[in-house]
Amino acid sequence: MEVRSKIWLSIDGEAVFGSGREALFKAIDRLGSINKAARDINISYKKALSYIQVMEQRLGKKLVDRQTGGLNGGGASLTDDTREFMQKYEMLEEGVNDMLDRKFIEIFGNGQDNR
Amino acid sequence: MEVRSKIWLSIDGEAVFGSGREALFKAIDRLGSINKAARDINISYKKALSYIQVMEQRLGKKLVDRQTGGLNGGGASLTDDTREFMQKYEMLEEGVNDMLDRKFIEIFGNGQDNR
DNA sequence: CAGCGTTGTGCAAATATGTTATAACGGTAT
DNA sequence: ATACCGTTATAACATATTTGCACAACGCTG
Repeated sequence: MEVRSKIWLSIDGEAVFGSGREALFKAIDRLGSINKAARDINISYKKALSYIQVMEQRLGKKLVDRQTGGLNGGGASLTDDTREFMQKYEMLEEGVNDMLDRKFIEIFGNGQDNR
Repeated sequence: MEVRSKIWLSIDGEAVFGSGREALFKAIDRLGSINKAARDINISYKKALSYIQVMEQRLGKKLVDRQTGGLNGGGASLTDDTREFMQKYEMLEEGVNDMLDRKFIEIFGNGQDNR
């Protein structure tokens, strides 16, 4: 048995950023394309686009520059706002997992007798 | 914008306990019935039962004693294993939200300029 | 100016979730 | 005895949500 956790940011109770979106943004940054990024992290293109659109609307900021047509058919890249956002999110997440793992072993023990 | 979190326990990657199940168990303990408990926390009876069944199967333990027929038509009550489990889970959860709130303000500031 | 791979959208299919109906059960009051 | 009651549990059905596929528009490239 293991402990797992998820941290996300929301506005008016609606999620705008979490580990799923972070993975998407990282993949976009690496691959330069929403399409390739979505395939890389095993979500549909539609879902990826929806993530971006909802978040941009809720934050009122452009997060992913998209270009249709052109070199390589187009592509996508992150704005500076997005990179800053991701950095802050990582700071927030940092330490929480380690703390939880320590607490888990402290409370449940690290044996396999809990299943 | 606010930070939110969720902690859960899983076995082989499949969730077996989290805040949803905890709320259900507390309601069962209070109301003595899966049916009433499910209505109380606004989930379907089917989902409530599924929570219990999956968790019992994965843990290999009886978590909720169920009686069909009899006084008041039957009912449900928690086993000692379940109470112990809930107690440990609460210990695990304790402090995490406060720590996150502090970190959030520290990183994002408490102003309203992040939306 | 045709070709390429992308963004973005519409529609059908599939999957997940929620709702309702119903049977079996066993104390209780009649 | 026996009808009644509210529960557990399952099945059948209905509704939401997600996914898959097709396709148009785009703009650089050869």
